[in-house]
Amino acid sequence: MGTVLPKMKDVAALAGVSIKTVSRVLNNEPHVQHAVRERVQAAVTELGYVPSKSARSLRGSRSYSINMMCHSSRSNYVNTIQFGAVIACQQRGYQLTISLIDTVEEKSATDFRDELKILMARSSPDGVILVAPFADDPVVLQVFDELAIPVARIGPSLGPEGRVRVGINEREAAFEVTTHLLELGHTRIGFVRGLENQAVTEERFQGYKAALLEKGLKPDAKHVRKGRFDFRSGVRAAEKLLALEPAVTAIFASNDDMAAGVMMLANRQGVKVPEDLSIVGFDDSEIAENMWPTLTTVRQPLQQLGEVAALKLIETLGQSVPPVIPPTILPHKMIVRQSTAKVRTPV
Amino acid sequence: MGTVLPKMKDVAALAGVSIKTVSRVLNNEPHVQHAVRERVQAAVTELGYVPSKSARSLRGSRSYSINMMCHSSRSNYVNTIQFGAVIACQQRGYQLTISLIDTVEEKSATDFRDELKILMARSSPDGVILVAPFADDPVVLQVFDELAIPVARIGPSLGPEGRVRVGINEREAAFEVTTHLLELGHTRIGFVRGLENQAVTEERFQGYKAALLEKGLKPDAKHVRKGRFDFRSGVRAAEKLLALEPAVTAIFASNDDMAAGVMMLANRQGVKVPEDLSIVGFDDSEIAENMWPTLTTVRQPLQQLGEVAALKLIETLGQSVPPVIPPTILPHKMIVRQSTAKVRTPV
DNA sequence: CTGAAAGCGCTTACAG
DNA sequence: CTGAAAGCGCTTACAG
Repeated sequence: MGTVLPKMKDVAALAGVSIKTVSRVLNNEPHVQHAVRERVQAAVTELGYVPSKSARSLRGSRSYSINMMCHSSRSNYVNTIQFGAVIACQQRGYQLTISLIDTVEEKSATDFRDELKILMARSSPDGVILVAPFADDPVVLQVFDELAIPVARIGPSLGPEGRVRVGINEREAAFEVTTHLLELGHTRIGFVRGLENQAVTEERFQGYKAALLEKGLKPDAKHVRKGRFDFRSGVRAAEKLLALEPAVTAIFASNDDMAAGVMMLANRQGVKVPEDLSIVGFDDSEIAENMWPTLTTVRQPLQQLGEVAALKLIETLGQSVPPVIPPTILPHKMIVRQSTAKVRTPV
Repeated sequence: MGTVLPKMKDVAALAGVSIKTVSRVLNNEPHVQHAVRERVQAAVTELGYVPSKSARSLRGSRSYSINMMCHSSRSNYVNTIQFGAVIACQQRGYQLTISLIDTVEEKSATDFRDELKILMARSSPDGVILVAPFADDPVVLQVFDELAIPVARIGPSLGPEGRVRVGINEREAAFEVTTHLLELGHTRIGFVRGLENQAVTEERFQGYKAALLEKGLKPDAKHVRKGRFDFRSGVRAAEKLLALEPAVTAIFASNDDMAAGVMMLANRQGVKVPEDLSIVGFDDSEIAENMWPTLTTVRQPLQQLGEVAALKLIETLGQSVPPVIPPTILPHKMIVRQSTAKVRTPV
């Protein structure tokens, strides 16, 4: 296996101390003379010593790895968060591992629990990052409680405290973007919901409703369609909303993928965007700029969400008693592009 | 930390054998009586025993983890391959870890080598999966040679043998899709190249050229534009190609993201697709169906590429002397959708 | 502030 | 075909 890697013993020999002292320096423990500490660090650098992960995790209790649970329906959303998580893990000397699992709904709850437990026993991560569709899942959360593995949840608006939680103010963001449409004179604003098992779906809807109500408009059930956060469901929702009499003049799709579907259908039916129809999305994923016209949307700091979740999670690992952590709310931002304009014929 | 996990000792006790025998059964080693083997397996199942990864990798030489090196410019291409790799790893009891690194070009070669080595020393994977832009990189390959870490390369058409290599026949695929355009009567076919540091860029171009030559057409340098495999460069290339006199009647963008850019520009300039302009892409990524009109393209079995790369890589790990492995060529498939049609005014 | 001993849970030689 | 002993490279108590 190439050259033999240096071990703690070698560092200790070079620095003229015991391996225990080397260990102390490496783990930033106190009770080491400043001069000794420096000598050890110099030896580490000189030898290019990197501690063995397996030895560390066998004897100690930590594995220095963070797992991110992913569902097979991968999206730009999850991938960007993962990207942020890798950055943070790498920076902190942790390793990000990926595991793949179906949702509870796709199999029996017992099978799901067993599968999840085996997966975690095998990888024994120090912590787990949970995103949709797992961040809200009570079965998932319960399993991690039983395994005593700390989790960081990204995005969910509901659920118990005492775990790391990172997200944006979904409701307010939806409120803002709806208000943007209202201020452009739109009154018949369609709304496309997301997956019903995710809390953000209701949160964003509440923001939409609140904005209408504040302007004295009554939310109309006909204007609200179900969706599944994917392109196709955006297309289908738009079909219905544009067929209404009178049709909507704006559509707020609760993510960008669905908004892209709405735009595609509008293009196909010859409905001009933004002249005849304004469209807004949510997430500011890559696709938002890669459609024509470009999409007005809400920027979620996805990469940062991943980073902060990983960092906060790693932070809590050191503490013996996990503190009750208030959720971290990161700033969102409305990005106005070409897909929204003043309503042509106010009613 | 919750309940105490069962150890090999416990399994041995329950099965009435020594731990060595349990180890033999777990590692599928020979020299165990059938009945004993079954007894051990039953005990494993009953206790829900999962071997400790850290103990295994400390004593043995394997870490049971595969690393996938990613660049910060993440794409659907890489994400889909990663998805396949996770599936295969999980199935084989391996763990997929992700690491993030810039390319050699973005820093000094020395820094790059050091960074890569530290990264690998920390995670000590049993093998590494390399995709663009690393699969072709000589510095990367050399580092892994020095570290004696086996690699599996996805996509590259060049480079030394003796490593796992998985891909499609890029040249032939490009040939087919160009021929499709030729058979529709197109003679002025634009081509958008990809990143110049990736071998596929030249491979696909060669396929394009060969198809033209076979029909007795001379490739025209004006019809070939540089690109960077992203949406924007597709837009820019299309601007040039459509401004030609006479303009091209078809454009072959060497991936789907660039084809999407081409289509966006055509839409914006009122150039009708496919009536006035046929467009083909490459990859059959998600976006190919999520544009309008839908995109004719070449399906790369991305998920399968990831799966096969991981499986082959894991396979070679058992062998003491890594055999010379012929590259695995997976079948591609041309997917004809709405973006291609007969040329309107043959010249 | 520093160190010698024990041991984490496995696998690797080595016996029988 | 099966097992008792040694040891992978660290960290955890425990001494001094």
